[in-house]
Amino acid sequence: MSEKKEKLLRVAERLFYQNGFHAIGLKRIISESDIAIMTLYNHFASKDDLIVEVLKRREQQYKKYLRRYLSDDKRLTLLNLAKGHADWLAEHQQCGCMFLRAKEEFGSDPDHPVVQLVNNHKESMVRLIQNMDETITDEDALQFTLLLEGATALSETTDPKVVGQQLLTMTNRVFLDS
Amino acid sequence: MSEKKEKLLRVAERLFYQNGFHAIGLKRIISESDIAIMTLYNHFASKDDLIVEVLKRREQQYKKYLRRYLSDDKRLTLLNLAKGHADWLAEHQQCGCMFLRAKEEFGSDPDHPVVQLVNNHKESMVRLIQNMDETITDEDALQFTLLLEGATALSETTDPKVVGQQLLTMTNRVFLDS
DNA sequence: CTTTATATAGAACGATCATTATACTCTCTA
DNA sequence: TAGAGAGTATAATGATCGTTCTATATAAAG
Repeated sequence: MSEKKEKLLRVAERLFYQNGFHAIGLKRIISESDIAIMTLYNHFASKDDLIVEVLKRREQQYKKYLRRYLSDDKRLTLLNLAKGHADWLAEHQQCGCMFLRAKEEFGSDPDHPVVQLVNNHKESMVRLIQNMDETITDEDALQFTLLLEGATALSETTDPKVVGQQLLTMTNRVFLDS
Repeated sequence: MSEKKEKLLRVAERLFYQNGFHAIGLKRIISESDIAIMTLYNHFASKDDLIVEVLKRREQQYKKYLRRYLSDDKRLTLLNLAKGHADWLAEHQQCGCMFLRAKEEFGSDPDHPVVQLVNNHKESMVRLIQNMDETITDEDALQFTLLLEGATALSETTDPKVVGQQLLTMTNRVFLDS
């Protein structure tokens, strides 16, 4: 991976996340990257392609981040996953779920690569939760996903550390209480 | 309120919600409204002003919708509020929370009227929950808000009726169990 | 009958958008 | 030393953006 390409992906991720995909033009991205426009088009076929690669990259980072929190006990696993998500929210900015935002901005076209990528990512997250433990029901996975999404959204208007604490409390209450 | 102005607000709300605020141009709005561009500018000072009025309108509609579900018992109240939110999700499209989306698209400028409107709306929702009953703690309100936001977000990738059912289940589990 | 308000169509504004073409400068390598 | 590969700068493309101007039409109210 070229050094320039990686810098483009890094800058684009930040700008897209903080401002939205339609709101940010390529000019702003290359300007803040100190990289020529032709270099961008040498690495990416189009703006849409850049967006897709930014999202692929973010998906990898998020899942890699979560994997560090997993253990093999169901209770600890769900709780650790919640802890991982809470820490992720606190570490990164608080502008919501980048994947849902991408789907929202391109959702009018269900065939758009961005939308398909987001759908696949969200499905894979539910599978990840289900596959952690055979005692986790479909209902469990759905409810836990609701908690994660809720924490992400709430972090847009409330201190992520506080939200993260509530996420852990609720995970305990919903899944681990007698 | 002029008939034309109302139609503009209705069409703009739908288009903005389904596509995003930056993705939709005024041309598309006036085209689908069958209303001249100068008529739009006769009723709204700018695109931003139109967006603000669309959000004000939606806030009124949402709160009016919720108010029909409220009762005076704490248990029933929180549960009814959840029921109201679930029905709202099922009735309207599934493109997330329009207010958070607006904040996300204009969030780079904290002084932007859209951002302030959204912040005020979200604060007012927490207050609405707290003021329903003096036994509702700040923590309760935060956790319940997390459930509402989670249900809204999850409805972007999962059938809102199923999500609404889970929202009710979790509201019971978190707030009403022994 | 005249005024006033409201809506219309259509062109024009300057700015910005994503994308492409052209031409130049490096640096490594064969 | 010749050539390839990668990056740069700049301009141009055609489209669309929000906004404004002009001029006209309609209809109610004085």
